[in-house]
Amino acid sequence: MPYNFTAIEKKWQKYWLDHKTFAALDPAEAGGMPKSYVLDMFPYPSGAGLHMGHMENYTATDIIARYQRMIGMNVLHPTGWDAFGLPAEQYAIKTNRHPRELTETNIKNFRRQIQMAGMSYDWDREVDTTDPTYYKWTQWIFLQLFNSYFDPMNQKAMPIGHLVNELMNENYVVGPDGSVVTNPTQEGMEAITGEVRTERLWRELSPEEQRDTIDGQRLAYTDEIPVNWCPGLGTVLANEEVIDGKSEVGGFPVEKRPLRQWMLRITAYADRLIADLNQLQWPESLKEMQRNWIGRSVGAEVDFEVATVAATPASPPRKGDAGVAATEESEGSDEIDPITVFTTRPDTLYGATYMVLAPEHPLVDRITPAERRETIEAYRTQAGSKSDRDRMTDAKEKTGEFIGAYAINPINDEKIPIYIADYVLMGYGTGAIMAVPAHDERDWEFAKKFDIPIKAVVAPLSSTQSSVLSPQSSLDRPFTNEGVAINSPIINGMKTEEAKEHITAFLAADGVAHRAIKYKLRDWLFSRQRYWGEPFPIVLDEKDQAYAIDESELPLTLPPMEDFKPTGTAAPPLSKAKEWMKYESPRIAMRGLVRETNTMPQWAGSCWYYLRYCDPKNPDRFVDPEKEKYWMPVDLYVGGVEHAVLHLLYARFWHKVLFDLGHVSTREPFSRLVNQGLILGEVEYRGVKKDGEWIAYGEQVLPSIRSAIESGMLISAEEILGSDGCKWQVVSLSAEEVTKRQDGFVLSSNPAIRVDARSFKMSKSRGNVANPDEIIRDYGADAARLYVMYMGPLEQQKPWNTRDIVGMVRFLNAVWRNLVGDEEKNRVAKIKPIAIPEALDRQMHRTIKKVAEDIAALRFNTGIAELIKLNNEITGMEIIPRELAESLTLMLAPFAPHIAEELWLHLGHTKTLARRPWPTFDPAKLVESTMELPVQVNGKLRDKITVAADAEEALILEQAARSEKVVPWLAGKTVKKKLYVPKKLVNFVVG
RNA sequence: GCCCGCGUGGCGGAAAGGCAGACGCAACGGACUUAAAAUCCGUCGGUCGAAAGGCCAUGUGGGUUCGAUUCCCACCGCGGGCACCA
Repeated sequence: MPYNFTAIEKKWQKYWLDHKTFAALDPAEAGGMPKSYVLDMFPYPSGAGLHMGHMENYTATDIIARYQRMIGMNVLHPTGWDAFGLPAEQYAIKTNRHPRELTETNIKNFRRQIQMAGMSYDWDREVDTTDPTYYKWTQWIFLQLFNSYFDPMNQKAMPIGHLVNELMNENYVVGPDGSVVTNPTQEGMEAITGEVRTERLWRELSPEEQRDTIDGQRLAYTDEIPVNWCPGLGTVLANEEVIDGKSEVGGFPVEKRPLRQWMLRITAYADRLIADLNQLQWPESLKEMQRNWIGRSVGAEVDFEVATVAATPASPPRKGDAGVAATEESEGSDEIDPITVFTTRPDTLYGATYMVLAPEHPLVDRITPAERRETIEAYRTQAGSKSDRDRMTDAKEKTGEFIGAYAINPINDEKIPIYIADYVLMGYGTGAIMAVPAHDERDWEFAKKFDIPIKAVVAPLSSTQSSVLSPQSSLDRPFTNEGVAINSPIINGMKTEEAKEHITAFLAADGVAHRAIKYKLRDWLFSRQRYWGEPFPIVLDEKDQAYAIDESELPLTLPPMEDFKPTGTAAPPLSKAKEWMKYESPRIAMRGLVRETNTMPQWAGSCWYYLRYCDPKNPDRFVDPEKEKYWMPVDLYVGGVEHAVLHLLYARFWHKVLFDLGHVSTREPFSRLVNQGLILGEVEYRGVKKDGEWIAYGEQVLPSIRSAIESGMLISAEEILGSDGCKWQVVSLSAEEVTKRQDGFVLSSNPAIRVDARSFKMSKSRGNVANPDEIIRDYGADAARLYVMYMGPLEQQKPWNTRDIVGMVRFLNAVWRNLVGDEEKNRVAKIKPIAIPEALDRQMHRTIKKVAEDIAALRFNTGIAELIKLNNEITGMEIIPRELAESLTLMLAPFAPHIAEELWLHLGHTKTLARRPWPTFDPAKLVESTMELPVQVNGKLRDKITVAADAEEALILEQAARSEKVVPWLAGKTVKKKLYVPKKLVNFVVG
């Protein structure tokens, strides 16, 4: 009689909720208990409900949390809802419902599913990012960002007031581009003689300039820049949300469009975001993804003068094609600023044979001579109209145009032609490069196409002596590695590293170069033209100048709107809420102020939710400092790898700002992070039939059919008339069919016949989605939990297989039978306080040790295997020793909590086992008095011997050599070496 | 193209450089049953052999080692990330 999981699971779920069994203790109540903060990436409550990935994620952390409570730790294990965002809003529009209502429905469903799976969350700490009492503090943190700046001296965020003080005290001055730098002379800039002063003092600025300077330094600022505009979604998107030129949500095309948007100055933290990765226990691959995304490159900026000589050939120079028509340089040539390029290889400067500007580069207009204007304009228009996607697909073929002007290489005064080409991006570096075709793949391709000279200036290390390349020597491909400088007078013979430094220093002395660090990371585009997000706590004047509203005015709630649809233009839906937009406050003595109508992106709420869990109901602060200090950092954070450069980067950034401002106590939020592996759909099999007969899947199959199978395209049941006149058919098989046919024609192990077996990502369209609701209904939450953990290592990708769950069901039933007995039999009589037989006792202690180790190391699959083994051992025993029954029950509890609670009750306990001590093992009981040793001859196993655990080596070797099966292998041979690895094995090396 | 991870039975997967295949699924044989389900006992990488036992096996080929699934090199295949970032 199997146990009734439906009733038992429901009963304990109610018990846990009613008794608040998993409530985390606040620091004041915790006494000496060690704390542990175990966190999941909280779900986005989509309409589809919980999926298997959630189950895997939450079960893993749940096991840890339950285990840690059982060993006496104070565990914070919360959940909540990341409920703002595009998908709900899109769905709301489609189904003509309100996102608020839809979100509430979805949350209810998620909560039900999570509780049904027996997760041990502290439900008193549930948070919802769309709840005004929550997003009040999201807005508050935004104000912190708005009211602070990144201080160049202290390299950290500081209140904006500090900046104003430093400027007023003239410790800082304002650069020509509006940047703030330290005052080069404390005594006053008048002291610098003979220099043209470009920096200005605070008091020299007009009130407007003062204001612009301050606003330009804020960590949250507005800027009108080309942004990712997605017409399909009616909003702009962050770089991180655009994949291959399409929106991550919905897959709509994205185009560049200049718009005034809110930006967060994440780039200020680029260095710290990279450096602090080292202190984190995160998967190496994920750290690498963040490093690549931030993309730090060290190099130099070098200034190239634009050639101002009158005689300038207007046509592109070609090899062996001397300057043609000389024309006058266009107007204003004497005032053209030098063009600054960024390079990571300043050591190749002598090899620069041309220069390239991005099509959007502001200097293009100034330096293009009249007769080239038309051509250049045409190219710019064409390049500008290309979507990012086209630009990517076109990357193979280089395009560009000669501008008609030349630059002077500062190292050798050579005149090099200037091109524009779209392979140089305005958004990175300076938007201009020096092109060294001999040592860069892209420049090489371009130079080949436009027939530009290629000059080698770096030689491979090994070949320096033998073959010094001459400028004319033809390479057959670019040499992009480091090596030794050649054909470069001032650095010849130097290794790349040294050459870089030397040449940069040399040019720096003349003020034409300096060391520079560039990042791929851009500032975070933080506003969206959508309704379902946090409103900005900002008001604007008629010039779009932004003012923060006061903390006391928070939360600024979303107006309830009937029509929240995107406007189809850059005007956000909130711009239709005319009444809501009106703003008046005695604090700001201005009229005509209106509210900012953009909203924050989905990521805002998830940037700090882990802090709110520490103190979820606090009405006065986003988190109480004492509680924050107690719980932070998160000790274990588990979630999918898809957030590698989104949530995980954004949250680290916010956290660092809050740290700088003294609001949190740790530099990093998540000290240990684990990515659970994707759960794929069930394996699909495909075989091939020819004229209705199964045939070998291999060389005999039509190539078109074979490639369709191998690329995973489903063409099952589709008949194809082959060129050979035969009917070909690809047939999908279930696992059962494949198994059945093992003795028949389609046999997976038969090398002549291959049945293609693959698994794919779960998707509705493929129909391979396993639904947690159904699995729990059919097999129980305990069995479902066990199965998702037993499938394989947590971090590994693995295919779902419903068939296998029955193994876990049988295991639980067996435990039940062993400890409770069959219905008809006397139930309690099975358990008696008798001594455990020695061998079984030893196994029990080993299991206790192993299971604890496995849980701590997140090796749940092998931990469960140990429990199954122990249970198998007691299967069939008439009487079960009480101690063993209790140990097994307690060890089972983190994995299968419902049945464990019920068994615990059955064993005569009246209270939950949630905080009952975990069984301890006795090290003395782990050792055996005798041990079995494998005996090898030349590394091959030949026999096993049993010896006393403390036997001497000599005795063991002697016994091994005498063992029955080993003797023949040693007979007539010389034993060259006798090896004894203590407690491991014996190996004889014979000749 | 570059970077990272992974290749072990029919399947999911175990193995601090030391007995390859723990544990589960499937399959097969048996017990119980009128029967089925459930349960219990047993077999279960390939190959040769009646058996004892031998030989071959952790993607492929080399290397280090007394000994390699594990470490090193090269190649092949799969999965993921990045992709004109100068």
